[in-house]
Amino acid sequence: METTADTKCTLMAVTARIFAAMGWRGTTTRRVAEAAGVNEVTVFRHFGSKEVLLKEAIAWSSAQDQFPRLPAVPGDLRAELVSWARAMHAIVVRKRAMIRTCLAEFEEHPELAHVACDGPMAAMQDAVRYLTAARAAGRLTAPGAIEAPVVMLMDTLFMEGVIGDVMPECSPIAGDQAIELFVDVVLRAMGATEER
Amino acid sequence: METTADTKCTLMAVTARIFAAMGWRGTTTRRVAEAAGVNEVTVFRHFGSKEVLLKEAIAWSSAQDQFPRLPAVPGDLRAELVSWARAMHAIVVRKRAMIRTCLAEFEEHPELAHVACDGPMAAMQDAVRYLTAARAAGRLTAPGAIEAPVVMLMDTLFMEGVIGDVMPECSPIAGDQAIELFVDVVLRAMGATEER
DNA sequence: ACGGCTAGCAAGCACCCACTTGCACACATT
DNA sequence: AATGTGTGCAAGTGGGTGCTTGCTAGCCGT
Repeated sequence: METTADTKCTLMAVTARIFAAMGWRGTTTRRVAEAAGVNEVTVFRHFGSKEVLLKEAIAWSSAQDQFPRLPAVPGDLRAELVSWARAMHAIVVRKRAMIRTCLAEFEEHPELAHVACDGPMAAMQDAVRYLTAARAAGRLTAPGAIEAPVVMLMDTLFMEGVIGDVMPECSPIAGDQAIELFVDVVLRAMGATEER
Repeated sequence: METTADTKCTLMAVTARIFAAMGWRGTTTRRVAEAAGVNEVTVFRHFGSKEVLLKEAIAWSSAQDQFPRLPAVPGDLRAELVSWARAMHAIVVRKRAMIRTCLAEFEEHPELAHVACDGPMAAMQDAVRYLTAARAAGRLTAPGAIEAPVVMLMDTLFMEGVIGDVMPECSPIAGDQAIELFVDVVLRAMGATEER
């Protein structure tokens, strides 16, 4: 017989996918079982209840993706930030349905907040650390909080990734070069000494 | 007997509120009827089906809020943009639950997209128009697309407004001055000639 | 060969869902 | 007085939902 890890893993993957598309209420144990090709009873034998199944599935899904890291010592600011932002944006795009659904479910299941928030938060602090180092090295001349432009970049990457498919006409900027433009805005706002 | 307009209006308001909090599946005709203090049958007599009820309620709700406009001729750039951004942010905050829910429901009900997208889009084009005029007047010196910083500002106002309550620790910037900081980032990136 | 583990299947329980039907009551207009 | 309109109430239909129970069958290590 197949190992139990396989079944449990399949169930979590299927559950995460259905949850992303249909939300908490739409993720019925019958649908999960059918999509996973197992009996509905098996779902309850593994997880005990729908609530446990969903929470484990969401946590498992958010543990899958790993966020990009910026170099310890800033090199080519623009190139490194663009690459970082591209990776960030790619993650958001890949998980847009999950992000949208989690945002909506926070209202009824606020305990989901921290699982989905830890990764992006760490990434943002990484960017703050990176840019602080760059400014300490005299390569960013603008004064003021370094958090503001970082928050703006993160929010933009999230928003554009999340709404990209559902209302593509909402962004007047063509997709591929948009991220470079956003990074340029940030760098110019922070007084980058190297002009592109 | 009370006029029919009253009942229908109450039903739409109640439905919009419940939908924002519980989503499409969570908005049951029983719950709506109970919250509105009417019989469930009355709901069907007014709207015919749950689908019609929800679509009319959402459209009615999104027709309620009116978005800010920037002056036809740019005056004090920073003051006008801050005031505009504050008003924008206030709308998003007031309707955060509805926005989150709509974002999630787009997956299953894509026809909701344009009702919730028209307002913000018009506001963004207004901002582009305003800043283009300011640049034509020689008050913004940076070259490049004017859309990028506007998109970033819009995305930031949306994101911060939408996630503000659910993960307040996510924004490292204190609430009230954050918007001014964001506007300053935009202005500096665009090469505003007036320093604050 | 045997016990434990994992799974399938069939059936059922109590509840919620959207939606319908039939009847009665109060009011407003005519 | 008659009519129409908006509403309430009681009941019911067919289906979905979370979850349980009892029973069977295959695979595993011992």
